[in-house]
Amino acid sequence: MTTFALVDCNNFYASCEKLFRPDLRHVPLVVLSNNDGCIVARSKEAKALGIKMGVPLHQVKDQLAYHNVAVFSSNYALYGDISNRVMETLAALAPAIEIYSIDEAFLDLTGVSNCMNLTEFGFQVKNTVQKNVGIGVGVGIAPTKTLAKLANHAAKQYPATQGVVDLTAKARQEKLLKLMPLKEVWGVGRKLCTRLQAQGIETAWDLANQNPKTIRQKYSVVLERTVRELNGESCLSLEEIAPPKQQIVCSRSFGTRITQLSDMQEAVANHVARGAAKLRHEQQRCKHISVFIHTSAYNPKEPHYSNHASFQLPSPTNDTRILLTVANRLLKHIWQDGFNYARAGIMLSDFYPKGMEQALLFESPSTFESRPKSAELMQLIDKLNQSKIGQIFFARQGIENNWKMKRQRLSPSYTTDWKQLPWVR
DNA sequence: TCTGGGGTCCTAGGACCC
DNA sequence: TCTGGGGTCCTAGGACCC
Repeated sequence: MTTFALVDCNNFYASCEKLFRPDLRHVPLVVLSNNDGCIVARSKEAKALGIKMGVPLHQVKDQLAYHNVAVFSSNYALYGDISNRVMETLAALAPAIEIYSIDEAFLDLTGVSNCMNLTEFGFQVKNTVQKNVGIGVGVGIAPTKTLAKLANHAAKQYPATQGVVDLTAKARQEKLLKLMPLKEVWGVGRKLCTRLQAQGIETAWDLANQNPKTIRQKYSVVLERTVRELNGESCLSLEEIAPPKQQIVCSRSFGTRITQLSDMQEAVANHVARGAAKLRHEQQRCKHISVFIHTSAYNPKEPHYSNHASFQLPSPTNDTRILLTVANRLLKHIWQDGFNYARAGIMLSDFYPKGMEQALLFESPSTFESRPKSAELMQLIDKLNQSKIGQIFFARQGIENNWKMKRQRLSPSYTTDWKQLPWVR
């Protein structure tokens, strides 16, 4: 029988911020989304104050000030580095690991129970991560991923568990499923929850007792799998190797609204440069690019405009210069004067790994693929930009970037920049 | 005034083929 | 008057996840 563990970091972004600020150890703390827009992470103390996930900052500003809550912009350089440390620690402890998100990993524990008590193993994982990295985690253990998720949720919700729940015993599964509301089940979102509740399905246990075939007919094959997984039948396996990406999206809201085409051209060029660098990092080339722009979705008084345009390249590329040219043309196509734009982005898709592209039948040394030394140049750019020597960029990306996102409360990159190492006095 | 960003998978429906 | 049936591929949109 299969056994999985789900290890999930507690309040991950908030915990990362506290790691280098012992003075904030017991202080309520929140982390903001990009552009300092909404609350995306809360420390335990902040949760206790009733600060909700996802609320816009401006709605709770007074409340935060009143309770002296520490507020941070999101610092992905820091979180990414701490995440790597957690994952390395987990990889050393378990037979196999699937990194599921920045703060979560599934472990394959099949067979581990032959030599060790699973709850004990869970505490070993928890204590090792705490000791090596300083981040608290919860551990849920069960025969399927969906049950492991639920076990993990229980580990966090019930202090008596001390952060580890072993759900391999059938009787414990039943007990927990009956306690868990439907919305806590992995794969049941808001829409499904409403539909299922209309059928009288209220708890995880109710869902587990549905007929899988009927669920497939009325809903989808995805929900059928969920039902089976809740019953201990493993349908989702551990994916140790991340499948190659199928698309790359780069988009941002602006710190201040954009009204001029020239500013928008800069912003889009920056997204393209980031996207192309990601593409090269994945060792892929893309044949499809699209550009989108839109005004704020939240202001009903302002005129609303949203549009996108895309282009199929004659042959796959990861050359920033080509993508910049195409993106700029697409942007001009959809640009309309007279709006306050809130957001723009680009999407790259239709990927071809190196060496897989189809040669052109009527090869013409046109503007597209006649770039000598393209690979060498891109490699050089990436190398420079990854080094700490300095950044180079294309003129179209602009210098001032007045529209740049707000990050007014950014913490230092303690672990990824020599100049920002924390001092111990 | 002020509301994130980046992904995946599945399905339905249309276009097209023979 | 009465106009098939079966298949593939692609895309857009919806749902979900963190």
